[in-house]
Formats: sequence, C-alpha cells, structure tokens
Amino acid sequence: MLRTHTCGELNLEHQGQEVKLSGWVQRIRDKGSLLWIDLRDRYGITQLFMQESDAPEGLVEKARSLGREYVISVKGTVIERESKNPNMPTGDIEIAVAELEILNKSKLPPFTIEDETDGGDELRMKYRYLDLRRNPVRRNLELRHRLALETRNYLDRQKFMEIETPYLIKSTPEGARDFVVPSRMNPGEFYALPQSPQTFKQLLMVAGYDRYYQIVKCFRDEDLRADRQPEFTQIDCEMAFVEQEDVLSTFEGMARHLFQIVKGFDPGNFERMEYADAMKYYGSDKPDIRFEMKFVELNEIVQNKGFQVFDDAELIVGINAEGCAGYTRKQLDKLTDFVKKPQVGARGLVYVKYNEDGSFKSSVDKFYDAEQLKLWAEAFNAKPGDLMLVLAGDAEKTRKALCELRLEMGENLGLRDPNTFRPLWVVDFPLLEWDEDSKRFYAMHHPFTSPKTEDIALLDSDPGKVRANAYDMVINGVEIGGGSIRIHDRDLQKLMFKHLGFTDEEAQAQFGFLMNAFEFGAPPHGGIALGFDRLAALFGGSDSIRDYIAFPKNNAGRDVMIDSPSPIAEAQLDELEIKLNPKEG
RNA sequence: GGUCUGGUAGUUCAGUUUGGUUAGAAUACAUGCCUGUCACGCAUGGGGUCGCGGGUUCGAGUCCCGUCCAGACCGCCA
Repeated sequence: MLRTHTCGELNLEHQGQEVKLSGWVQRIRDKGSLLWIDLRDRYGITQLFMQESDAPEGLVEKARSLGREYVISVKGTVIERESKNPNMPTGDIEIAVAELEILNKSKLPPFTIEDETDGGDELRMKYRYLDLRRNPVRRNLELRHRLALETRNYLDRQKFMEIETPYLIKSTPEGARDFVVPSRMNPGEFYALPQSPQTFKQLLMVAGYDRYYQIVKCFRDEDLRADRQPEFTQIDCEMAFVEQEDVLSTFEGMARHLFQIVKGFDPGNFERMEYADAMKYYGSDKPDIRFEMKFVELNEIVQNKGFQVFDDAELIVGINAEGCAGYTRKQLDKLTDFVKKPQVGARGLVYVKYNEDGSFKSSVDKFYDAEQLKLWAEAFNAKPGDLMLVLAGDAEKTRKALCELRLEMGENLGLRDPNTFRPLWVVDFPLLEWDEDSKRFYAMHHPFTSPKTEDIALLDSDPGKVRANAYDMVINGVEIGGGSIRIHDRDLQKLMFKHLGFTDEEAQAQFGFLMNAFEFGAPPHGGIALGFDRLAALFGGSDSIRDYIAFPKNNAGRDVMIDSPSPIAEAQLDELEIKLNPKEG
C-alpha cells in the first residue's frame, strides 16, 4: 500500500497514528538539524518533519537529496506541531518521518508549482500537466465538475435522459465553418464534426424521447477568442410538448439550482427583455444589467442647432455617468481614444459635464448654450455632478460603439463586480438577418427556429420584421446559452428554407432526413443549448474559458503541448486519396 | 483577412524614448551556515544566440526592413 491517507485530511484527532503518505515534494525547508518537507497531493499539503539528532540513519541525507516535484512515499507518526500554522487545514500536525522512499525523481519544473506561479501563459500551456497541479487550476476543474454533476442531478430529477449523438455527421452550408474528416472507406467524401447536435435532438423528439439532454463537445472551425475554442462543451437540451414559457422556466430553474448548490445563493427570478429593447437601451443583444446607464437618444433635441456632426448623423445617443463630472481632461481624452480605437469605431466623443454648482461644461459649448444643455440633462435624467457622454453617426455602428463605452464606464466605476450575478432572458429575437455581402437573409438562430405565429404573414412582405420564438440566457453580459421553439411542420420548414434561398432540391438534399421525419408525427418541441465552458468561467469569475478547460487550444487553434495540428504521413494521404494543394505564397 | 501589445538569465520583468564601459533586478537553482520553519533567514556562486534573418552605423538589446511566435480585439462565430 502506497498510502493510508491523503495529504489533506490529517489533524489532531489522528495524533499518534502510524500513517503512510504519498505525494509530490512542494518545498523543503532545511534549518540545519531540523528539516521540513511540504508534501502535496490533490487534497492538500501535509508537513513532514525530521530531526537530525533522532532520525534513522541516512534519512536526513536522503531528504536533502530531494528536489521540487519528486514523488515520494513516507511512513511516520502523526504528531502535534510545536508551532502551528492556522492558515492550513493540516496546520496543527506534522508527520515525524521514519521511512522515506523516492518513487520517482523530477526534473526542475520550468515554472514554480505555486498558487502565484512565475510562469507565463505559453509555458504553462506547453507544460499543462504541471500547470494542472496548481491549486487555482485544480479548483477551476473542480468547479466545472460540480457544475456538470449538478446539471445532471437537476435534469435527471426533471426526467431528462442523457443520450449520445454521433460526432461523425454531415457538413451543412448554414452557420459556422465545419471541421471535416475524410472517409477512407468512401474516398472523396467527408464527415463533418457537429457544430451542435441540433438535428439529432429534434429527431429524438420525433422518436418520443420527450426530454433529452447531453453534456457534449461541439466543433466550429472559426477564429478563437478568450471565450471561444474550436472544440467546446454544451449542455444541449430539447423538450417535446412545450411552449417557450415551459423551456424558460425549466432552464431558469436549472440555472438557479446551479447557483444555489455551487455558489450558495439564489439569484431570484430572471429579468426578461425583448431583443428590440436590448438593442435600443444597451446597444447589445447581451446586455450587462448589473448596472443601468441606459442609452438615451437625443436626435430631436440636438439636431438643427448648427452642429454639423449631429445634423449629419443618423443617430445621436448617449449615456449618463453618475458622479463623473469631475473627470479631468486627461480622463476624457482617454475615453475619446477608447471610442476612436478601430475596434470600437466611433469618430469622436462629445461630453457634457453637469457641474455640482449647476453649470455646464461641454465639448460643444460653441453650439449649445446652458439652456439647451439643460434640456440634454433632462433627457438623461442627469443630476449635478454627472457626466453625459454622447456619440453620433450611423445607427448600428454608433449603438455598438456606445455599448463598448458603457461597459468601459461600468468597469471604470466598479459596477461590474464578478461576484454579483444578474441573469436575464433576452426574448423575441428576429427570425432572419440580412447579409449585405451575399444579399440574402440568414437565419439569426438556425433554420429550424419557428417564427411567431402572428408574424408568419410578414414572411413575404417584410421578412426582416418577423420575430422568432427564440431566446438567449444572458448573465452579466455573457451569452450563456440560447434556444428556440422549433418548426415541427414540414410545410413551414419548407417555407423557411425557401426564404433562406434554398431550392426544394437543395433543402431535400441537405435536410431531407429531418423534413421526412416531420411527416411521421413530429410533436411540438423546443430547447436550449448552454455554453458549459462559459458557465464555468462565469461562476469562477473569469473572462477566459481556457482556465476551465483541462487541455485548451491557443489563439491560433494549436495545442502547444502535443503540438497539433500536424502534418500526416504521405501514406495516410494516399489511403484517403487526398492530394495537398498548398496556396501560393 | 485586419488592428494593437509583447518576445532580454530556468522564470517574471527593467533597460529600447535619446545607439556607446563588463546587459541588471527579483525569483528559481547550487553550495555552506542555522533547533520550530511554513513566501524561513543569512552568506557565496553559477546562469544570457537580448525570438530569427537582413540593413544603417566606427559601434545595435536599442534605429530601419522582413519574418516567426505569443496574447487581446475587429471581421468571422446560424
């Protein structure tokens, strides 16, 4: 037996017991005739103690030969410490070592295995198996594990069945770029890895498994971000015989269950917001409602006053930053630089300081006197001491830029506390989205989303106005998940494909299996998919999902530890009848 | 496809703005001392292709051009 206990569980109750512990050497403190070793495993750290005067022959010498991350096993007695450490669970005791065995040596790690490591991201990813030994990373994976476990507990109690769906499926033209896998037995043909199990879960509904879920890997061959990986995990769910309200309440319940069990509090009923209002008041379909700072549109009160920039603008819109009238020139310049960054894209920033004494100071004093700025303040509901920030230009871009500015101001004012959670349902998404490049409509969610019954008539007259039975779960400005009530009627599904520019033949070739299934008694159904990595990062208070994935990819989609992707042998290509055709240059 | 930031000791960084003596600090590591440490302490020591290639210059870590790598973002992500 290599151990009787773990390194995290011994305390004074075990005093006097003979124990055997195994683990990694965290650190050695050699005080000459006294020597301590911190022994670490997944469960904690236990201090080992030896004294030159009464240790067995050779023991201290052996201990001095150890290095960081050596794997050792020791036998000894649990004794009370002479000086205790209240900061660690095992701080009252130590092990008086009688025997020490080196199970494996270790090279010096390239970075320190400590909570506050000295290693940079690149190195930690290359040696991820060492990074995973560190407490903060281990705690993140433990959080992820608890979330998965409680998700399964909740859904199981709600009679959901976890059913696996295939990873080798068919490529479809809609949506994200597929990862493809060549088929050796069918030369020239390819599988695609699923972007989501969407059609399979709908077929499970047709099959009568009326509550399905799966914690499942999905794949999208698109560029990465801090919150986007090419392979990621979803909590994928579908229910039959439901309306939108049933889906929302079931998964609001699931999210609240996770908050209660994992975070220890209930965030309460989720707010609801229509997509149109989210865009109008927050310039985003995933507003962070931990703070207000709603958009105020100013066109009517500021145009035709001689200020060309505003007169030429499609939209003049701003936010009121409470208590910020004291911002210095430097701070305002910094905000101006922020909105003018190409990623934000505004041309400039207009500010109005509503001073404590009731006077105004603005960057447009030349065009607007105090009386007029007073009208601005009324529109913003601003008080003396506030700072109004205004952007103008093309409506869509200006809203997007102001959204960024609002979040930046929220950040500056400390209104985006990672320990505060304000969940939100955004509902009534548009069904279709116009794409200027290809001059056609695309499904905003996916082509299986059902339009609102009362809007179906608009499909022919004004397709962009049609609203869908689609919804997103948004928490603290993060899109945690989205779903919809699906189409379960063959004719309506055909109509949808027609509006998306598919010919009947194309629709039949791509999605015939689904439309055929709809002819065999498809029940009304709908569902949702939640981004599991994002959920874990959100619960952990981080913006990056990489620290919640055991073996993530870097921002170029590479795994720097195993060094993938990589070329394959000529013989493998031959077998697949594939010839490489590298791009010039 | 694009914008920005970075690459200097095992590691994290300073030094680059304004080219000029032997490229520093912290930490890690090694050796020695230390009877209650727990970020132990003290002393000593080793450790560098300044990402790579080219150019300017009497002289380049520093300036210029190219390139590679990493990170953040825009496009993209139904």
